[in-house]
Amino acid sequence: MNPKLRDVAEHAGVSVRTVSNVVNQFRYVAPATRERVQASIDALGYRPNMAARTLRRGRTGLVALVIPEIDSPYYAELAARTVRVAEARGLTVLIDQTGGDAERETQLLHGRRGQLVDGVLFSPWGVAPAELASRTDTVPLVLLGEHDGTAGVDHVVIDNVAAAREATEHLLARGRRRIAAVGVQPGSLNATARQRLAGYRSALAGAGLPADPDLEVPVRRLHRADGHEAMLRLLDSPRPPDAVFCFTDELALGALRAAADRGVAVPGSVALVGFDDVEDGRFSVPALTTVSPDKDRIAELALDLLTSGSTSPRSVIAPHRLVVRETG
Amino acid sequence: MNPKLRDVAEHAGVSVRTVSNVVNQFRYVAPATRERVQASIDALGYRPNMAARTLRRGRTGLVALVIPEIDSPYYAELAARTVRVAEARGLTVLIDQTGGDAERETQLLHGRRGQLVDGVLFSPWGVAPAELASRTDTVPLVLLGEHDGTAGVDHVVIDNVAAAREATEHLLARGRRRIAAVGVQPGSLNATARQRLAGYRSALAGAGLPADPDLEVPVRRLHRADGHEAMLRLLDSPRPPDAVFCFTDELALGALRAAADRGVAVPGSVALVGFDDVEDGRFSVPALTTVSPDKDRIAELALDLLTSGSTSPRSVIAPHRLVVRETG
DNA sequence: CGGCCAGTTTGCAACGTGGCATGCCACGTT
DNA sequence: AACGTGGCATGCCACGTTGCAAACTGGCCG
Repeated sequence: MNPKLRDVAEHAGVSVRTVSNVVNQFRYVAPATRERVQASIDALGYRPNMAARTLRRGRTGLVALVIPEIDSPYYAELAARTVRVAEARGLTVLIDQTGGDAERETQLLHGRRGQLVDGVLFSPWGVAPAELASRTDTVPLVLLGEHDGTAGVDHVVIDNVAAAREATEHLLARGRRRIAAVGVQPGSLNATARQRLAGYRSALAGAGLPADPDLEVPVRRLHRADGHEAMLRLLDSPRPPDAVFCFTDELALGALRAAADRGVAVPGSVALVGFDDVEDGRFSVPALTTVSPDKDRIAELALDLLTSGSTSPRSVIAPHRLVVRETG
Repeated sequence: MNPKLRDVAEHAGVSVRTVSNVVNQFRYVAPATRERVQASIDALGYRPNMAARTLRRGRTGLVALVIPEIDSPYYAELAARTVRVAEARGLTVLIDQTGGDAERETQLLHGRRGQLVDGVLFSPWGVAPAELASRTDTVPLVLLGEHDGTAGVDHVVIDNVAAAREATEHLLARGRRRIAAVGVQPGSLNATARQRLAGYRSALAGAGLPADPDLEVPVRRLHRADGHEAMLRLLDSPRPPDAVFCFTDELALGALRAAADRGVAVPGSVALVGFDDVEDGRFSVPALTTVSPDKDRIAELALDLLTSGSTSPRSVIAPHRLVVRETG
């Protein structure tokens, strides 16, 4: 059995309470006492029992990060930053993968975690806004990336509509006229995809171009394989596009590979813009032009909201910028 | 305040203990009672308090995954699988990033987590074997990937020496004679890099080729940027190699980009083999030839070891295979 | 010389849960 | 009718910690 406060107290010849005071850096402990207790702590190898501490204090120091999948580079990069920021604030991050499954998302939203965590950072995929509204769990929640039907929940977002519009306008400015959008999520409640589609359409409309349904390509998931498949379809179609705006870098990297498979020059014949600015895109050949959300800021803002303890739901917008590299 | 057993008990008109019995699926509860209690649970939205449960049971259901960084694709993919396997066994994974810092590794090794976790999956970077041996913490530990100086700790590994030899032999079989190794970690205690170097050398020796120090390229970290830099140096050297074996796919992807920067054809002028088989390498142009460790198996074996509760330290070897794609 | 205060140490109680042992009831058996 | 048995429900306690408030110490001021 691990040593507990009582063991240390006996060893040092003081009360349990005094040992606790030493462990918790309480101000009024005589230096001599502190030293003696510390020696006993080291000698016995005492470590505070988190369960007991949590039970007493009412806080666990744990934060759940709920994301579709940790091995998607955008989420991996976001998770890395979240873990770092959280640690700086004395919090530990616990990962929940939903696989983009709405059912699982709903479960986690309604506190399947019991009192295990002090807060939840939730990056929703397809959960219904109604589910958010009907939440009875009292654990603080911050949404990452959802914005439609803000049902009284804290949000950290980037301006997806503006970002998508900028990306599309960039392609228009380079003289592209037949611009496809890859990443549409039909029948899904995914708000992010909807917003990026809206931004894309808005840019086209601004340039006086009609929306062409054939150029709005749906995909099942947002992975490289989906982008690959979608791009092949586009390139093999009767009237292939001269540019493609992908809703994620992963899609774009798959599309890039598809262009290579078909011997289509990028950006010569087809320009390509992604979204997320993941590390892979900086080293691809050619390097990916992409929308870069400020992930550090997102992680910071999210934890700010989570720990601020305010009741009024707030919506915070993190900055983004277009990073022009080689694909378009 | 969240409802507790007592609140549910009052609401249902039974004892606290009976509610507990319902929650824990105890056998002898009359169907009618069970139903009534369940109704109260639902009505009040009761969730068991993990801290109290943990304190009482002595187990937390948490497992720490200690890795250098979650946003490195290999670790991201490993983490994704670990989280999935753990969940299937009723465990939750908590991520600790060491950044490859030996000091942080040592801390975590010596139980900085208190009694927070039931076990630790540890993917060491540069921690000294002596630190492993001097561990006093009683929390079960499984090492992922370390093998030198096995100081009485459970291991899950792949045969790095054999894998590296196979990769190098593959290049030799394709007629390459001047093969560089990128990823050497001088002055680091990193065992993995040492083993891959050993396998590389062994293959060269087997082909009767001398080891050329100029071809064993050290890098600071194992990221794309490091591979990029190392490859540029190799290509700009007086006698560039005709093949490069990178110790990770990330290094290889950086090297691939460097070859493109210098207009060097891959695999025409320089062949390239990576290690890890991460998703990115399947879609790169050209697609990466690589050593593929069975990550699913690694995650399963690691959790098997962790939960088996045996005392005798065991070493388990997960399978790997060479996946030949386009770069070599 | 008494009282007060800052500094220091301590005992008690409670956080919410599950193990244990026991009580209780109805029914069937001897 | 007494007894045993299986099904069901319950009370008490401890898990290891910290908040609270009280208690003790010595020094210094009035």
